[in-house]
Formats: sequence, C-alpha cells, structure tokens
Amino acid sequence: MIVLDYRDKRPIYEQVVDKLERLIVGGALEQDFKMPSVRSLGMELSVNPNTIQRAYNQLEQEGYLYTVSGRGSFVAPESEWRDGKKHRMLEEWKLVTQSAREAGLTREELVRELEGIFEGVKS
Amino acid sequence: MIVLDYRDKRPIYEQVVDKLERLIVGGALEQDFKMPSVRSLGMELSVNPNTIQRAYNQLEQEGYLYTVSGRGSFVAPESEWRDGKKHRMLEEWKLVTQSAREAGLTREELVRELEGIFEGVKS
DNA sequence: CTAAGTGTATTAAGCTACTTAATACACTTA
DNA sequence: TAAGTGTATTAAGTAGCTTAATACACTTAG
Repeated sequence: MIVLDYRDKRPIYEQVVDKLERLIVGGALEQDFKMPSVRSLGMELSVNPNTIQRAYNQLEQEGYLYTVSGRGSFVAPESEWRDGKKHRMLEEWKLVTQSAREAGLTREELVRELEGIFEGVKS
Repeated sequence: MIVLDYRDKRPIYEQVVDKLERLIVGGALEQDFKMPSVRSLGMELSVNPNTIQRAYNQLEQEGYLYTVSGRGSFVAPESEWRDGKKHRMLEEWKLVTQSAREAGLTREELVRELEGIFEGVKS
C-alpha cells in the first residue's frame, strides 16, 4: 500500500499520515474503502502497531478516516475533509509565497511556474 | 535583536536561524554588521551559548555570516546567499504549489492570491 | 457459542535529538 | 596583559519517537 523512506528525517507516523493522505486526496482510495488493520499494516511496514495507530488517529482527527468499533477504519467521504484540506493548503501556500517574494522571486517568475504546474489541467 | 516563541515546537537553534535569516534577507542587518557574540546573544535570549553557536554555524554554512577568528561573526555580502536562497525558495514554492493543486486549489484562485501578495510591490 | 480479528489503552524500556553546563584553547584587541 | 571572540569537548538532563508486551471490548465468520 505504501513504502517508507528511511532517508526521511520525520517520525514514521507522520510519514504514514502524509502518504495515506495523498492516496485519499488523490482518489486512489475510494470512500468507505476498508483500511488495513493497525496490526497488518504494522507487519507490512515492519513497524509497531502503536505507530500505525497514531497515524490513523491523526487521519481520523483530520477527517480522512472514520472508525467502526470492532470492524476497522474506513476512508471517510470527501465532504469530511475537502474544505479543511483546501483551507490548510491555501494558508500554507500564502506563507511560502510571501517568503518567496521576500527572497527576491518576482510575480512574473511565479506566474510562469504556476502555468507550468497547471499545464493541461482542467481546473 | 530577536524574540523567541515558546509555542514554536521547532528546536531553538532552528528558530534563531530562521529569525536571523529573515533579518538579513529583509535588509535589517547590513553587510559586515557585527553580530552579537554567542555568549551575549545567549544571555539575551536566556539560552546556552552552544545553542547560539549551532545557529551561527548553520547561518555561516548557508552563506549568511562569515567569521573572523578572535573578532566575531559578521553579516556576509548579499552575493554570498542571494542565489542559493532564491533557488531553495523556488523549489519549496513549487512543491507547495503542486500540493495546493492536488488539494483542489485552482489556477485562478492562486493567481488571485498572488496578485494580492504582490500588490503594490515593484518586482 | 467460540475463535479470530478489529480498535483502543496502558506501562515500561530504549533510542535519538535538543539543550544545558562546565571547561579549555587559540585568536584579536584595547 | 586582560578581556572578549569563536571553537571544541565531555557529561548530564529532557522530551519525543518507537518498540514491546499486555489487556479489554467489540464484531464477525464458523
């Protein structure tokens, strides 16, 4: 399902959150998809189940997963996380863009990069 | 000179690097300005001199400071850090923009924010 | 009903990074 | 010469991450 990057200096649970979040946002995991159990994903990644649980807890808190006691964790409907995700990303993007401006990047340079990133994407 | 934010979860030396870098990039500290000694800045921030030294070392590695043995640390000329800073910021900005696109932000939304951020700025 | 699988919680231990503390040394300057 | 500078080292404490070993309540397949 996912692969850990041992060169990444962030804690494992944070990496797991990041990668699963990308799978969900990217549409690779459909709504109501049953996530692997904390024990099985722990086995698969050679990581303690507690570490996976910590990742699942954070994903649930951010609206990406919901849990049914005794049954497992499942992918939440997009409506649960879409707005929050967009809002957080926009705030982060504004901060980085502000720093980019202060570092000397011009409006024209950034617009040009923007066009490249959105090239051929219906938005 | 700077103020620490105790709510910030990052290590102190990283905060010091970040704040001093902003002062230098923002032009608040001129070229060849003599930085406070690791001991005096440590006193001022109620922090160990070793922690300040660690921050100074990183700033020197990134080209923001230069050191004269026995005299002190000084702000390096802009030519030493400007290109590297611009390059690192552009790479970070591209990653965040890519993530923003994947989160559902549109080109039009981002261009609009961009105009706001660069409003009235000669670039 | 029973057993297996699920999330959840707790406690203890080890590891790493950050930080402090106490020195020490070589250098420059007043 | 004395004070101030960067630099280096060693030891200790703290906090966060991770592992390990359990335990409990729940659901589901048999």
